[in-house]
Amino acid sequence: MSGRQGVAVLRRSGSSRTTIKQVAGLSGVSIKTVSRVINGGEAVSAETLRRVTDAIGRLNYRPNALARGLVTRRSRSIGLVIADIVNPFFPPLVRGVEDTAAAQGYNVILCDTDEHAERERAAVSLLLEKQVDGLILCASRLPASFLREVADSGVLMVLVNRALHHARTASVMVDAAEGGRRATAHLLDLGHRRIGYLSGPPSSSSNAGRLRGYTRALEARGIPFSQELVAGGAASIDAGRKATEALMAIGRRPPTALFAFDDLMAVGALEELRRQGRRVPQDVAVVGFDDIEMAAFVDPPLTTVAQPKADMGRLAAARLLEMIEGTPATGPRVVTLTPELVVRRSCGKHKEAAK
Amino acid sequence: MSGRQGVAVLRRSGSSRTTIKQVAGLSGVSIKTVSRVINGGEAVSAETLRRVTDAIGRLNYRPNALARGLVTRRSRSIGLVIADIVNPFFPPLVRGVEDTAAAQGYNVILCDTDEHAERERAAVSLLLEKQVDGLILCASRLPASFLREVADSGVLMVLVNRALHHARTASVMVDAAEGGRRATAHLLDLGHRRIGYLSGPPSSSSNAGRLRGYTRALEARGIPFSQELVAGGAASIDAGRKATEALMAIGRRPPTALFAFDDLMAVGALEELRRQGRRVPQDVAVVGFDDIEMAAFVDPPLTTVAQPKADMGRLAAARLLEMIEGTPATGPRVVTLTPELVVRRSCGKHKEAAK
DNA sequence: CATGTGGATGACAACGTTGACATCCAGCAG
DNA sequence: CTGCTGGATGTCAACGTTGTCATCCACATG
Repeated sequence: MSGRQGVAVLRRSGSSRTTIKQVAGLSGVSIKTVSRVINGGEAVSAETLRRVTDAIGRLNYRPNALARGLVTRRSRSIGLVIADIVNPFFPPLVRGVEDTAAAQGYNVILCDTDEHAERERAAVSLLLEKQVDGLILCASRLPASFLREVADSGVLMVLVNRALHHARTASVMVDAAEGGRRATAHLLDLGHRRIGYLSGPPSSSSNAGRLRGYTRALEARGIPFSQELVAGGAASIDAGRKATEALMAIGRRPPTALFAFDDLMAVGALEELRRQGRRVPQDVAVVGFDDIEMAAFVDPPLTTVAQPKADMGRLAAARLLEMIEGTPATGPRVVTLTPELVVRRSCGKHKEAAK
Repeated sequence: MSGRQGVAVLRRSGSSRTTIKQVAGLSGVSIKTVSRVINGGEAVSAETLRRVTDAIGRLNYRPNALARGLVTRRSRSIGLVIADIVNPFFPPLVRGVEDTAAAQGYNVILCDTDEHAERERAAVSLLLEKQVDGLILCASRLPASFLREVADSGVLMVLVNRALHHARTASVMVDAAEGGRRATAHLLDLGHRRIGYLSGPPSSSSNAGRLRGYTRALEARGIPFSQELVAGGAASIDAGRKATEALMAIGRRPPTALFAFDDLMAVGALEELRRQGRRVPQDVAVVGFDDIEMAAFVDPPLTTVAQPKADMGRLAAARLLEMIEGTPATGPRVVTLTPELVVRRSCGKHKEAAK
């Protein structure tokens, strides 16, 4: 009676995990031989293999990755740092990373930062303590000096939508400026001349790029950039709503078209315009960025600049794994993808141009 | 020249990570004292504290979590297994888990299964090898016998939307049947009598529950369940489209309302109905399930049964951490939340009822 | 003055695995 | 028969921490 209780207590949580030693005992070989069986590659006699495999099954043994990692100095985990998994831009990217990693036996440790540099720094620290074999940082907010320091200390990194010149760092980028240019040029082609920009987080280099493309497209047609037509500050539906409200309140000549930092903001714009009784695209045209799944289903379906999100994730992971495994690189250290404009129904000819 | 190269080669990837021993050397104390400083709690003289802290900073030392985990038998990581991060149901849940875990210094290792039991089993195995302190399994497809075996071996688990009677396992559930009942009753109240069900993955217990609620609501009004009005088989927009096509093709009397397993399928239904030139809600009413973000923005905005996704994630993580840390449980081992019907515009009075 | 007492520190053995190296034996060439 | 080769196995020391148990010292107590 009390004996049974004793066992129950002993086993509380961790229970006595079975170790390689027990497997060795049961199969009558040394732990090294068990290790050989587990890892394969080294020669083991058929009979021994059978006995060990059998014992492993019987004991339901699982190698301890911590111990293994300690001696091999490899954890077979990678760290993935993103702003916010709830932002629909990220899930396909995460999925791309996960699939690629899992296919090679790696795990992904995920961290959200909410766009805060401080949380990002903490995440990187924690991940390094966990001895991840490499890091994928999306739209990092961290100063280049910090990133360089991390890379200098021997950490392998792939940056998404950010560049850093360093031997141990690669990048997967989408040409934000070109995307911004295309979106804006499309609106200009439709006759719009007063085009507002719904700005994302100011700390974001993607935001800077998209804004640059917007400005360039404007200037290429001889239209000067006007700060008055820029509002916003965060990548969310609500921020889009508010920024739209601000821009449409410009007394004399409110914009006839809006280019949003991302689709969430564009959806916010759609909402706000509807609330104001303005029709899209007849009264105001809207273009987004990212092509999140929702973009095709809102009312009206959103014209937007598509980023190949899953591909970006896959590419980033593949490159990182190459670096980790020491496979000779199969491509340049910085891959830049060009985003495509997806035309749906949220843009139309501007009334004045139609004359 | 060649010397420099030599160093570069030596440092290749892992570089010489700094260890507690080096910190001890630089600060002139034993490694144990450094350990005390790192972990706090034990008394250390002010002077020693200063010197050690200083050395840690100078060497940019980071404790090795693998080594620590090996001796403490705790990894401060938890495993989170979900079907597919791209399904918008999951991100808020993941976020809830992540936030709660991060707040207590835990990391989350994420695995997608694509609803395949086999991939789920592999994920659980891998996570256990990584010595996670606990597991959160969402809508597990694994046989109860397997789960029980895992739990028996000492693993702490929290199941989301699945029950398992076991001392080391807790559950966070949403009452799927009640949700299905409410959705269906709402349609019945509006006068609909031919209500189709767009079925999700057959292996899903949530699907079974929602279907049960649908059947019950029907029968409570004396309407017999008809297999003919059920179609589908996967939780995706495309599956929703196809299932809708199938149901609307029922020659004599196609349904006047559709209740979808989830919002993705409902969105597919909206698409298909639009394609067929049927108006929603005038010709066909549609109700979804989950209340994903997109639901409020599609055309027309979707009436749906809301699951408190982030709360579910937070609850699950909080419960798991309690179990890990051995804090006396603050609530029942099975929490069941009741989903709420969110009425938007995709349902309307049925024409015949309006007479 | 002898004796606790408790704060600050260190030595050393784990933790579970793999890598380097040693050993053993059978078979085969000379 | 000798000596080699190489396949199959084992021994032992890492890996970087923390826990257990000393040790040492200063200071208060009786």
